[in-house]
This record gives sequence, structure tokens and C-alpha cells, in this order.
Amino acid sequence: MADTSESEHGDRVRQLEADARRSGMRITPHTTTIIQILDESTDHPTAEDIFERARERDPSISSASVYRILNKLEESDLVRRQRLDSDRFRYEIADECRHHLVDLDTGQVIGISDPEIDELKDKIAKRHGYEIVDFRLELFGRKPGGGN
Amino acid sequence: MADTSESEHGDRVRQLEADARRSGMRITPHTTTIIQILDESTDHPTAEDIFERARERDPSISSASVYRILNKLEESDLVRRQRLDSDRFRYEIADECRHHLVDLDTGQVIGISDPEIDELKDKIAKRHGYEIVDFRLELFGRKPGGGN
DNA sequence: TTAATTGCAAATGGTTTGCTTTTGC
DNA sequence: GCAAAAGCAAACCATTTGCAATTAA
Repeated sequence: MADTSESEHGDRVRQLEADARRSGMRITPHTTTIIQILDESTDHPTAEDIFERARERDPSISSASVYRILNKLEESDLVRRQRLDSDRFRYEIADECRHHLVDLDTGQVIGISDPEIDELKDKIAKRHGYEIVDFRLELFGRKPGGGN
Repeated sequence: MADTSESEHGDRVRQLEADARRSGMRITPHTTTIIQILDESTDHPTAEDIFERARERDPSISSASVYRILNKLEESDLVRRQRLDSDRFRYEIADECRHHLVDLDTGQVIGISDPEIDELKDKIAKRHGYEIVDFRLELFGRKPGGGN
């Protein structure tokens, strides 16, 4: 929500396409559409959200393709998927922050980044003698006086 | 893994039954079986795990009942369910710690508790102006030289 | 060229639900 | 007695997959 000028969007899309191509994917029009949508979205969309947004630009796309493209992007570590509150996966570009605060009233997902989270992770890892591959902190709450 | 003598197990089971009854559930033999299994399990079992363990004690139980009882216990806030690595829910008694370290080689789930996690949560909540209802930290990693 | 991608429809698989019978309290 | 719980089988529903046709590189 800050340094996201139009040209930077284009840059990131091109970068992701290049990365995807490098990891063996073919860059089809559908692939580009999905990447653009992910690049533009700040609301951690579900596959269905992405499917709907993609159909507006290219009505011929099928949900199977959306799932397949998202899975390929995830296997290439370009996209991260995770379940937050719901039982559906949510997708976001992998370089975005991986911790979230979910607003229980609005469903809004807020990205969290804080160096202390990593410090805490390191401390816990050391205490248990583990090498951490991935981790996430998820908070669920509401603004006082926000809803209800 | 420390103060879990036999009598304390019995205590906790009776306490959970009382709590469940208080919140409107009927304590059937199946209910008791499920509560006992949860009380004895330290491995964060899935519904299927629980169903299998329950069948050993009472072959007449159905998986639908297991799900229904677990859902009731969760609605009463006596049990917490969450997805960790897999796409199945895992269940644990609500007074157990809610943060986990998942061993990617063995699948073992280790409960984590650390006052700093709560301090961090409070700090983030304050920064964003939220009242946190629930939260969890999940770590995924492996012991160096452990597997693979 | 040729292996990857696509759309469609069918399959998966964990979880839920409708219905009828049984049972806790 | 009566609302809650049980078993069974069917329904759900997000996600995956088989297949035949299309297409990127």
C-alpha cells in the first residue's frame, strides 16, 4: 500500500513471469492474468476470488486452470498459500509478509512484519534444537467498537 | 509430559465431562471415550486418529459421532481444532498450549509455550489497535541430521 | 515438434447432514 | 417424556485429476 506505482507493478509481474519461466512453466495468457491479479491484490484472495477476477479479463479461463497455475507458482516458491480463518486456501506472492492479523468482523487480512517475530522464532528453534523451514504467526481479533 | 499421573488424568476427564454437561451436552459413553482419548493423547490427533482409537474401545462408534462430539466440544471451548501441516483438522484439549512446532521429517507436533509469544501478540495488537481473540504461532522445521 | 497447458466433467476425500431409531436425564 | 445423540448413507464442497484437444517455445 505504499511503494506500488504502476511501473513497479509491471516490474514485479515481469519478474514473476521470468522466474516462473525459469522454473519450467510456460507463460500463457492465463498465467499472466493470474500473476497480474496476484500482483494487484492486497486482500489475500482465495482461488475462487482469483477465478472470478480472472474471468472478468478472460471469460474462457476455467477454475481448474486457476488451481493448476497457482499450484505451479507455489511449487516454484513464487506464491505462498495458506489457510487462515476459512477452510479455503488464500494466496499471496511469496515476497509479501507471511504473518497475518485477521479482522473477525470484516474478514480483512492485514499483513504483519516485525523483526521480533523472527527473533522469537530463532530463540524457540534454538531451544528445541530445530532448523526452521517455515513459520507463521496468525492473529484473530477485532477493533474495539469495530463491529457487532 | 510431566505432571500427568493417573489420578490427574481421571481428574481432567471428570472436569471436562462436567464442563461439557454444563454447556448442554449429554455425557454418553461415546462422549466419555472421546474425552478420555483426547486426555491421553499428546500427538494432536486427527478426527480419523481419534475414530480409530475410539473403535478399539467401542467398536460400535461411528465416525459421524466422532465428528459431532468433537464439534460440540469445540463449540463449548473445551477442545481446540486447527489445521497444521495437513489438510485435516487436529484436535487438542483447549487448556493445552496453542502454539506448535511441526517436525517435517517425523510429523511429530511439539507444543510450544513462551511468555514472549504473548508479549509479542500484545505488542502487535496494540500497534494495530486490535483486540485479539485468538492467535497461534506455527513453526515447521527439522532436527539437523534428523531425517533425510 | 512436442511436452506443457487447457476446459470439461468426473473423481477425491475430509467433514457435514438428513433421517430414523435409541437414549440420557 | 422429550430433546439430544447415534448409525448409516448420502450430500457437500474445495481441490485435484483423466482425457482429448490446443498451444508455447
